[in-house]
Amino acid sequence: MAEIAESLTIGEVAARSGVAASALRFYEEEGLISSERTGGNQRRYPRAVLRRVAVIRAAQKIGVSLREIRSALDGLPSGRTPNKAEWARLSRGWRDQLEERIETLERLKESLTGCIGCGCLSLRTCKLFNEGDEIASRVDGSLLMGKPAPRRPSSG
Amino acid sequence: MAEIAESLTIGEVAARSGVAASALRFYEEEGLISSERTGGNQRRYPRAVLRRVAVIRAAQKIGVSLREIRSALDGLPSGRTPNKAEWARLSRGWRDQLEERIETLERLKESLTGCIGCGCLSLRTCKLFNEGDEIASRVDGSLLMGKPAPRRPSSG
DNA sequence: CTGCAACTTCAAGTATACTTGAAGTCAAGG
DNA sequence: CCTTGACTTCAAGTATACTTGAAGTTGCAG
Repeated sequence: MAEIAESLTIGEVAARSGVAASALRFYEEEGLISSERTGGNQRRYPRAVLRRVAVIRAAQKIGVSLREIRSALDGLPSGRTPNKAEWARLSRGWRDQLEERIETLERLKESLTGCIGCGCLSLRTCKLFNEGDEIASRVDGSLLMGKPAPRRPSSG
Repeated sequence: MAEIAESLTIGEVAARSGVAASALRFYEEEGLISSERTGGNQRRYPRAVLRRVAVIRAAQKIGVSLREIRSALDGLPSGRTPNKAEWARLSRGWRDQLEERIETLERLKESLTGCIGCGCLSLRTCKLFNEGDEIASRVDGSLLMGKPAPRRPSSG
């Protein structure tokens, strides 16, 4: 174990980032991170991969899918740490997504709160049940909870 | 097509609830709804199933998993519409869950907002990256986004 | 009674995000 | 050199929430 390595093995990245090696290989397959190989075909990562992985995990916490993260990351340099402007653009976009998500949930909460006392036993008057569809269709495009989008069959 | 049917076919329930017949069969397999059968083995649903399905969909929008919905619904009568008290208990519980979820996302948003200007290029000082773990572990038990809980391998 | 849409079951597929296992190779200490 | 842990690939498994397809049956209008 080198004290200050210029490149990291997958195990080292796993240990430092807290992300399993299998997940790192998966991220690489998915084009989220990249590595060089040794003569013996083992991965070696630049230190910048640590931040990239941290960004990936942070975005996931926010609810961004790997696909979306990859798109966002495609605009960033893979070999070096993103600069302030690059990071600002990324984080602003994700913050906005997060904001929308939160607002959707807030609306849902209000409906549900209203529902608690409303008797709610008439489907026709319940906000949650009736405005729900409206909310759902609005959410459809932006994916509410990583929930598998309810694609209905061809009959639509 | 009967004008006022006392029991509904799966197709009728699908049409009225907006939920695909395949999903209804799935819900039944999973114990979320139930049906009687005709002599010819076809499903016939009581009208109360419509509300039950509506409740299921509403809960899903909130981010409750089918497993949790089933648990909650197990406390309700399947043959009749839940009464006010029953519904209040259910909706209060889900609202509280939703509230927690929203709060987690709010914390995340604040971290991210702080991150936008922070330069964030030091992993050591970034709230999102560092408090993130703390948040993550708090979230771990309550499931943030329906995200597959990051079970790490035995090396932990 | 016939014909067809709607129903039935069961297995397999889809998407996301990984993990696990098998079988084999590499790197480095002793 | 040898051992051993870390690494490699690839296929298959896990969990959630369904959909799709195949092959066969039912219900009801005509």
